[in-house]
Amino acid sequence: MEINEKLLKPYDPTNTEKRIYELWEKSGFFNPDNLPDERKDAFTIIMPPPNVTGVLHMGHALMITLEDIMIRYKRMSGFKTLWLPGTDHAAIATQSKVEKEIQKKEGLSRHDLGREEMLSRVRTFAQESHDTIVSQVKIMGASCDWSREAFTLDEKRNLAVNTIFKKMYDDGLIYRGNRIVNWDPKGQTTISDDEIVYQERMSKMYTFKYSKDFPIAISTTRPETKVGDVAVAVHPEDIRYKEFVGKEYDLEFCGVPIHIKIIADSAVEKDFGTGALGVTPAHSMTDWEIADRHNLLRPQVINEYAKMSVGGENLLGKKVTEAREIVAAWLREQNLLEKEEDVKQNIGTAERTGGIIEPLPKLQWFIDVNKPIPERENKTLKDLMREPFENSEIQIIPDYFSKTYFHWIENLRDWCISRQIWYGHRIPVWYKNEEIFVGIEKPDGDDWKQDEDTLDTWFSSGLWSFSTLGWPEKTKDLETYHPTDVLETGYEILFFWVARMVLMTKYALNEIPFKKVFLHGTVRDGQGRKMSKSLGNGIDPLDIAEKFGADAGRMALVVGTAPGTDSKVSEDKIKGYKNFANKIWNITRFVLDNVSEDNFENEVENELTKEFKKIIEDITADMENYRFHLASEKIYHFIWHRFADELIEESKEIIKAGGEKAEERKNTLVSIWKDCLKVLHPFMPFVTEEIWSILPIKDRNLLIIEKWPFDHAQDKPQ
RNA sequence: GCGCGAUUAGCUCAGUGGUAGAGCGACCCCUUGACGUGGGGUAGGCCGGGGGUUCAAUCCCCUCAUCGCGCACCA
Repeated sequence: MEINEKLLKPYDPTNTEKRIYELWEKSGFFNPDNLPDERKDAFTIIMPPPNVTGVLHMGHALMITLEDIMIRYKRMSGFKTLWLPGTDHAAIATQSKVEKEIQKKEGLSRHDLGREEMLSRVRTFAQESHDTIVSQVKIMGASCDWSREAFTLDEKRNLAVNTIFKKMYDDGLIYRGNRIVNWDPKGQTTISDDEIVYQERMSKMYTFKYSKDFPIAISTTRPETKVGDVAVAVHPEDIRYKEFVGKEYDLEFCGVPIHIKIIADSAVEKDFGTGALGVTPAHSMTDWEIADRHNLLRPQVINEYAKMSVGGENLLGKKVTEAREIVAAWLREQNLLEKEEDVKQNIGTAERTGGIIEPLPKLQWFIDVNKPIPERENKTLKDLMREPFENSEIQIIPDYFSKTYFHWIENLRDWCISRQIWYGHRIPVWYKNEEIFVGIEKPDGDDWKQDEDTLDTWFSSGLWSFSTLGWPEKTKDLETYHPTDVLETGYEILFFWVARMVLMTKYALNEIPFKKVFLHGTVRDGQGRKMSKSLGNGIDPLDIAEKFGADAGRMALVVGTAPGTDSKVSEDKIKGYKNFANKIWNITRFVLDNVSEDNFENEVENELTKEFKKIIEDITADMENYRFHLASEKIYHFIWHRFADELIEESKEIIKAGGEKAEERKNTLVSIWKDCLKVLHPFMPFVTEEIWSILPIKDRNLLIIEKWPFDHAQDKPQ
C-alpha cells in the first residue's frame, strides 16, 4: 500500500497534538448534545476547578488525564458524556497572592488601594490566570465541554450561593454568633479549622503559681495569656485538689487584676503537667468550651494584631511574643516560677499566609452542623455528610479512605464561613439600624448596608456539582446529568471539598452529588519529594508536552499509579512513553506497508483474534472498575511485546511466503491493530487519533466516537 | 494519643489463597528493510521480623519493627 508521507518520519507529537485538538473541538463531540446516535445513559464528571492562582502543575495533569480517560472510555462505550470544566476563584489564596505581589512591587497594602481598586486588580490577575489554565487543560488533551464552562465566582454561581445562604439562614442552619474563631493576624481574617497547618516547634513550658497565696501551680507555654484567666480547672476525681474546688481568689498577675475560681471539669488531664489547667476562655478553644459549661466570663486580652490589649505600660500593646518574655521575667522575679522546660509543640499557622493563628472571640457567621433539619427527617448536616457513605450510596476508591472520612466527621465543629477579605462572594446580608435582611438581592429602600465580609471559598465550591448545572433553576442539564457519576480528585481535599459537596447537595437537592469518589495521590519527583517551587524540582506539564508530547506525559502519570497512592514521575519515565508513541507509529508503517486496502474490509476470526478479545475483555473489566493503572499497562504491554515483538516478527516470514495464510495474517494484523488503537485511545488520544486518520477506512468516524471494541453491555452490566 | 497506609528485583512500583511480575538500570549477543526511540538473551527476590488460620500464605488474621500520611491535641 502507498504509505502516507507523515509515516516516513518519526512521530512528531508537538505539531500533531495541537492540530488534533482543534479537530476535536471543531467536531463538537466534547458537547454531549452533539454526539451521534441515540444515547440514553448519561455519564457525568464535573471537573474539580483549578484555582486561578497561577498555572497548572503535575497534580492537575494527573487529574485531567484520569478524568479524560474515564470520559473518553464512556464516550466510546455509547454514553452521553458530559465533562464540565471550570475554575475556582479560591478567594483567600488568590487575594493573598495578588496582595503579596503588589506589596513587593509597589510597596502598597490592600488598604492603601481600597476595596474597589484591589478587587479590580485581583480580577485582572484571575482572568489572566484563567486563560492560561484553559490553554493548558487543552494542551493535555482534555475532551471537556467548553460551552458549559463555569467559574465559582460568576453570576450564575453567585445566584446559587445567595439562594442557598438564604435557605440555610431561614432554616436556622446559618447563624451569626460571637464565638472563638481561628484568627490569622497576618491575613487579618478568620480561617476554618481545615485551613490551619500545624508546624512542630520547640517552645518553653512554664510551671508556676499566679501568686504566693494561690494554692495550685499550673503549666503553660503561653504565660502572656494568663492575664486573661478566670479559672483553674482540675479533674473532678483528682484528690490532690478536691478541697479547693469552688474557692475563689482575687489576685494581681503581672500588674493585671484577675479573679480565679477553682472548678472541676473532666476535660482536664490529671496526668498532664500539674493536673491543673489555667482557663483562658478568650484565647483557647478548649478553654472556651470549659467556660461554656461553667458559665465563666471571657475577657479578651489579645487583639487582632496579636498584641496585648490589657495591662499597664509593661504589657499593653506589646506583641504576644514580647509579652511572653515579660511575664516570664516577672514570674522569676516574684519567685513564682517552679519549672521551665523545653517542649515540642505543634503550632497552628495559616495555610495561605503562614501567620500564627491566634484564637479570638469574634462576631462571625457559622454553619451549625448539629442542628436537626425538619425537612430532612430531623437529621443534622453531620448526618447528611455521613450517611451516603455508610449506606454505600457513595463509594470511595480506594475504600479505606472512608475511615479517614468518618473520623473527620466525628471531630467536626461548626463551620465558620465568613472571611474578612474582599475577593469572593459577599455575604448576602444587609443591615439598617437594628434591622437585618438576608436575601438573594439587596432589599428595596436606601440605607441598607451589605455585610463587609465574604464567604469561605469552600462554601461556593460545595455547590459545584449542581451550581454548574444551572441550579437554582430547574434546568434540563440538572435533570439529565445529576447526580454526577464520578468525582475525581486528590485525597488531600477529601475534607475540604468532598464532605462539603455532600453536605450542600444533600441539603439543597436531597440527592447525592456523585456516585463514586475516585481519589488520586500526590505526584512526586523521581526521588519521592513533593514538587515545590522552593526545591525547584517541579516538572511543568507544559514542558513535558512540548518535549515529549502530552500523550507520553499522560501515560507516565497513569501507568502503575494505583488509586490513592502517591506516584513518582521522572523525565526518564516520560521519555519511555514518547518512545512508545513512536513505536506505534512505526507499527502502523509496517502494517500499512504490508497490507492492502482490501484487508481493511475483511472480517477475520482465529486463535490470535480470540486471544486478543480476551485481553480486551480483561482491560474492559479494569476500565469498569477504575483500574486505569492496570488497563494502561496491559495495552502497552500487549502492543509492544506481543503485537510488535512477536506477531509482527513472525508475520514477516508468513507474508513473504504468500498464499492464503499470508492473506489471513494480513487481515488479522489489521483487525487487531484497529482495536489496539481504540483501546489505547483514552490513554494516548492524540497519536491514536492521528494514526486513525491515516488508516484506509471507509466512512470513517473520528476515533473519539468510535465504538469501544468490547460489548460489555451484555457481559457486565455496570 | 487516635486512625490510615506502606514494607516485593539495584531503583521506581504493580499484583494474586496454588511453583513470583513490569518499567528503568546492569551484563552478553544481534549494525536482519517498521522502528537503534530497535531486537534476542542473562543475572538478580527466604514478597520487613515473629506467630496463627489453611492441604497450601507474599496475599487472610494477630503481633512487633521501620517509614510515610491524616486527625486531635498537653493547657
